[in-house]
Amino acid sequence: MNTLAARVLDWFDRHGRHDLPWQDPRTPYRVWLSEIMLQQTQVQTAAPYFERFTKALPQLGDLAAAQIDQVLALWAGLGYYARARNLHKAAAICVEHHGGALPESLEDLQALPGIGRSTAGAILAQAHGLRVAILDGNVKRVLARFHGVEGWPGATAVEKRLWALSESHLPDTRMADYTQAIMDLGATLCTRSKPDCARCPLAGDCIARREQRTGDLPTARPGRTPPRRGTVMLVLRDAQGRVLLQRRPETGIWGGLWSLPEAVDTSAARELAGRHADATSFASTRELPTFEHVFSHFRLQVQPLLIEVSAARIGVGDNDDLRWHPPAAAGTLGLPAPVARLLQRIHEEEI
DNA sequence: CAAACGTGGAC
DNA sequence: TGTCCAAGTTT
Repeated sequence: MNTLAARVLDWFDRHGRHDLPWQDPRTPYRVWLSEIMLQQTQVQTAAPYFERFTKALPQLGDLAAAQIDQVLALWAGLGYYARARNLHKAAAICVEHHGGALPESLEDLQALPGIGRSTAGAILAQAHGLRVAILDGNVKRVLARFHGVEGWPGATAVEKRLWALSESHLPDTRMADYTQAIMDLGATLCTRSKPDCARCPLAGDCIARREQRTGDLPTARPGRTPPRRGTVMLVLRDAQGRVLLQRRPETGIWGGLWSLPEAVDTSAARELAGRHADATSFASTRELPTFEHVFSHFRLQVQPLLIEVSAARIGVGDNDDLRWHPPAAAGTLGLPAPVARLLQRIHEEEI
C-alpha cells in the first residue's frame, strides 16, 4: 500500500483536521452548506459563519422556510452572495422535488443552483462515502505539483487532465476521509507559498518537489488589471439615528443585500436626499473621508455623504425595497461589509 | 471562453 | 501600496 491515497490517508489519520465544525455531525445538509461557504473562501473565514448559520437554520427544511433577508443576513460579510441566494433556492427545490432532502446522484445534485461538479462530488463523497472525485483548488495544487502539470488550472484542457488525475487516485474505501484528507494536505502542507515539503507524505514522488518548481506550479492565472470605479454613498440620517437603506437588485454586485442609496456625485446625492426627506430640514451635510473597497474584479472608490435631517418625511421611503433602518437592527439585515463598517463607525461617532 | 461575483490575508 | 488568490459556479 504505497498509493497516493494510502499515503494521504495515513498522513490524515495522524495530522489531518478532525475537528472542523461540519465534520460532526456530518449530515448531507451540513456538508452541503460547508462546501458552498468554502467556495473561494478559507476555512478560518467560513467557520464562524457556519456555526452561526446552522444555529439559526439547523435543518434543510429550516433553510427552505426562511426568508431570503434572513439568509442574506446570516451570509453578510462572507461575500459572493449568489451562493446564499442559490442555497436558498436549492433548498426550496429539495423540498419541492426531492422529498425535503438533497438528492444522492451527481446529476441531480449538479442540477441544483450553486452546485457544480466538484461540490456535488464533495457532498457524495463526504456525506455518503461514494467513490466520486472532487477538483477544488487544493486538489488542483496538489496534483499539479505531484504530476508536474503545466498550464493554468482554469484552462479547459488543464482542468480536464486534472479531473482525470483526481479520479485516477480514488481509493476503494474511506472516500469521506480521503476527500477531506487531500484537501487538508493542500490547505495545510501543500500551500500556495512556502509549502512544507519536509512533512509531506508525497514529497518522495512529487515532480515539482524533485525539480524545485513548487514556486511555479500550479501555473499562475493570466494577469489582469482590475478597473477603478467611483460612487457616492448617501447616509441619510433622521433625528432618531435611523438611516435610509435600499435593497439592491437581485443581480449584480451585492445582489439582494441592503445598502446605502448611491449617486454619481455629491450633487446628485443631495437631490436624491431631497426625495426622501424635506430639504428644508437638512441640519447638516458632511462629506466623510473617502475609502476604497476592493472586489475581485474592480476597485470601488467610495465618497460617503452624511446628511442629517431634523424631520424625515414620515411615510416616505418605507417599502419593500427602501426603509429607514435603526442602528440597533444592524444584525437583522444583510449589509455589504464596507457599508456595515461605515455605518458602525458613524454610529459610534468615530468619523 | 472570458467575465462576473466579495472579502480578508499573505507577501 | 500592489498583487495574488482561497474548499467554484454561472452566464
